[in-house]
Order: sequence, then C-alpha cells, then structure tokens
Amino acid sequence: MTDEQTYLEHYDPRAFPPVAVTVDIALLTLHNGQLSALLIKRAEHPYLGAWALPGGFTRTEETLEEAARRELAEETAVQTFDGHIEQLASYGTPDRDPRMRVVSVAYLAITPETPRPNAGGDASQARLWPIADILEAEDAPALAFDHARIITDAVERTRSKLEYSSLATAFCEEPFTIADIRRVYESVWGRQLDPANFQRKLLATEGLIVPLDDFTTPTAGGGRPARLYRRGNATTLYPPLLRTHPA
Amino acid sequence: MTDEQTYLEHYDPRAFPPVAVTVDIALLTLHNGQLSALLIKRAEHPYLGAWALPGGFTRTEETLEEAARRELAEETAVQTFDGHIEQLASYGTPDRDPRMRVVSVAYLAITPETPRPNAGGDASQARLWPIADILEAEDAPALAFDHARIITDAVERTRSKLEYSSLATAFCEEPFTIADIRRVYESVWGRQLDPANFQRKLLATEGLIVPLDDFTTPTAGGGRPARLYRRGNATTLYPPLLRTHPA
DNA sequence: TCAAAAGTGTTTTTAGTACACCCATGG
DNA sequence: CCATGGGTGTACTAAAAACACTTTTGA
Repeated sequence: MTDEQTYLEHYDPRAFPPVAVTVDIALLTLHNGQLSALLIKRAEHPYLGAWALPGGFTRTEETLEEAARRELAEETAVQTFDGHIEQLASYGTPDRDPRMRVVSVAYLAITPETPRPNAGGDASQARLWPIADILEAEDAPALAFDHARIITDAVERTRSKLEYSSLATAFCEEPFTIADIRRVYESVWGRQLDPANFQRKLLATEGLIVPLDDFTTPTAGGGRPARLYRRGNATTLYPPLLRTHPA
Repeated sequence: MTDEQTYLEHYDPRAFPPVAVTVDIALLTLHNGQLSALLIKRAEHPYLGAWALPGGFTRTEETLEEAARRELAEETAVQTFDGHIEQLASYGTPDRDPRMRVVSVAYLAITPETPRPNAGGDASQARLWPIADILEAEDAPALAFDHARIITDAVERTRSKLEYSSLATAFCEEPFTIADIRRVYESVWGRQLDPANFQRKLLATEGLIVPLDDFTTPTAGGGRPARLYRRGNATTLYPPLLRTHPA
C-alpha cells in the first residue's frame, strides 16, 4: 500500500466524468407588500430569454456561501450582500441542465426592499417578481431549469421559519416597528394577524427586538406614533408563533 | 448569436476546473437505547484508518438521493435501503478533501435497529457508534473529512424534527408500542417524558399512528400488555411536541 | 401479594384568542 | 371632532404539565 503523499501525487481529478457545481440564490423581499423573488432574464444559452434565479458556477477557491454572496453582489450591483443568507437544498437531477451534469446548491437570501435590483449592464434584465405571479398566475413567466421548484422550496422554508425564528426581521430595514414585522408575516403567510396579540407575542421573547427611544411620525390620516425597534440577539421565537393548522 | 443546438454541441464540460460531487449518509438508529450513527473505517487514502460516514462519488446517471440509497445499500449489505432518507445539507469548503475540490451532499437516514451494519467484505470495518462517544467523549474516534460536523447537523435536524413530525416512528420496527416511540424521544432528546401525557399527545394527532388489535406480551417482571400500532399517514404532529425552552 | 408497565382521570398552570377600550396623532 | 393606527386590559378557551389512580400482567 502506498503512503498518503504518494497517493495524492498520483491522484488524477480528471479521471472521472465531469460534473459542475453551481449556486442559485432565491432572494426574497417584500415589494409593494408582496413577497417577491429576484429573477434575471437569461442572455445566454441554455434557456435564453427565460427568467432564472441569480447564480453561477462556483470557483475553486471559495466556499459555497461565498460563491452565493459573490453572485448576489454581482447580479444586484452592490459591493457586498449583507442580508440574511442560508443554505436551502441541493438539486441534482441528471438532466436538469442540458449542457452537462450540474449539481446546484441553492441558497435562500432575504433582504429589506432596497432599490438595488439591477443586472450588470442592462437594468431591464433583472426585476422582482411577486411569488404569486411566478408560481400561481396564468401568465407566469417561463422559468429556466428547475428554478420554479427551488422558489417553491424557498418560500416554504421562509413560511415555516417565521414560526419559530427571528427571520421576519431580515425583511425589515432598521429601525422598524412591530407593525412592519406583522406585515411581513401577513404577506408571507397570506393571512391577517391580530395586531394586539402579535405585539405581545413579539415582546414575549426576550432579546428578539430591542426598543429604541424613537417613534415614527404618522403619515396620511394620522395614527399614534409607533415605537421603533432594532434586531436583538435572539434568533429563536419561543414559544413559536404557529400558523393555525389546516384541520 | 448561435442557436441553442449549436451552442450545446460546442460546449466543453472539461473547460472548467474539475470538481467532484459525493454523497455522505448519516444513518442514525437506536442501538442499546443510544442514538448511534453508522461509521465505516476507511481502507483507503485519504484519512486511511479513520472512521467515516458511508458515502461515495455520485454517478452521472443517478439522482442525488439514488446515489445515497445506493451507497447505503452497498455499505450495509442490504438489497435496497427502505428506511427514511432526506437531504440534510451540502458541504463544500475548498480544502475539505485533500485530493481535489469535493462538494458533498449529505443525507440523513433513519432506520429501526436491524442487525445489518456490515461492510462489503470485512464486517469488522463497519459499526454503530453512539453519538455521545463520537462527539463528546474523550476517546472519540478520529473522524475523516468534516464528518463530525455533518453528524452534528444530522443529530440537530433529528432532534428538531421530532418536535413537529412523525420522524420518531422511522426508528421503530412495525408494529410498535407508544412506549417504543417515547423511548426514541427520550434517547434522542436525552430527557425523560411523562408516559401518560406522551400517550395522549401521540393519540391527539389524527392518523399519526394506527392502533392494531394486537398487544405485547410483557417480559421480565410483568406489566400490563401494551397495544401495538403501525405508522399512519400523518407526517406532521400538530400541535407540536416542543422541547422545553432553555430559559 | 408485590412490582412493573400501560393507560385513564383530574387538577393546575400556561399559553393563545377575541375583542373592548384607551392613546396619540393628522386632517 | 373624527378617522387612523398604536398599544393595553381582560375574559375565555385550549393545551401542557403534574400526578393520583386503575388495569393487567409476571414472579
């Protein structure tokens, strides 16, 4: 038996059938009160002209998450993506890409709505699509690869993480009000929540949101100024805020 | 611009730096009342002699889950693995494998304890290791690659899925008793549960477990015979059975 | 008859829900 | 003054936790 060094020197990485690893990012945000995903119109084969998640091939020297953040920064024209990002799942059906065997590691990213979605040179090629228009509408856009599936999984992950985590705050710019967070829940879950009970619930978890000394100034027809908060250290909501079960 | 067919004909899959995609499987089971993982002693470089999760390179014509089931069947000497399996996460730190860039898609598998863990030719090279001995003990075995991390993630996934899913039944051979399920919770969570309340809780979710007409025959010092159950169609526990929060 | 394990009953405590009502602002 | 949110109080309901007690077996 050879020793490890000799083994590694003679190892040929090209001895196996080629596979590519990509990252795809489902970037979710609230746009006009609707849960939306950033999509980019493909300017190259395959799926030329179809809408796709931002993403691309991983480079040899970077981690998967670094690749995801890099792609996101490139495709949204920001220096660095500093929003929430977490690994979602990997997709590796043999024929999901016509070029070759491609395994894609999908990431879920969440950011407050900032007016930054625009592709490198051509801003018209990137836009936020409401989830309802992508997945349920009759005139839904043609999506590249298995990206419809990835978006479905990203939305379901988001919906369920609202139950037991502080994820909703990732949708809000600091400082925010409790009503801002409530509107996140309402948009993502598609149901109304009682403002009074919601307020108590959020405040019940120590360290979830931290009250500031500031208040909002009411717009339009008035209303009492709302206290402003910033994110706290707590990442889990306990007890959780459960969606009522479909009986 | 070329058309898609021409583009694909001229596409060279070897134009990019080589990457490999592997699957690794964290197979968890209860062994002598302890949550345990199947590990295999490596007979090849790299990490020769270290303990590793079963796994291997994916083949071009199979899906990721098929690869995981195939590896599991090969390394446990069963025809087909028919237990629970779900994707866990992917691991792609650039230097996690000294041979080349390897991205591993990890799977979590759960099975009742059956006396089948044994490697292809040499049965002494595969065994169930209690999680406590792998992750916390002083004389913990040397684990290959980042497999300690994968096992940690698999255990945490399992612990949290017990809260809201029917996953515990995957640890039990049918038919089983409610006490069997309770012992799964107690082993995985490392805490005692009230048998009376646990029983009511399990029965509260319609279709989770289905009562049979049979009963166990008590062993040793007696005890009332327990009703036997099989798995039902329900996959989610509602309301969930929460671990009490670390205050 | 005792110990052991399954299973039921019941009380107490905690958390969720519904909704009345007060607060602070704009118009 | 009214409309519009923000925010508190409180009664009602559902679920969790604790634990006493009955059932059915082996020894």
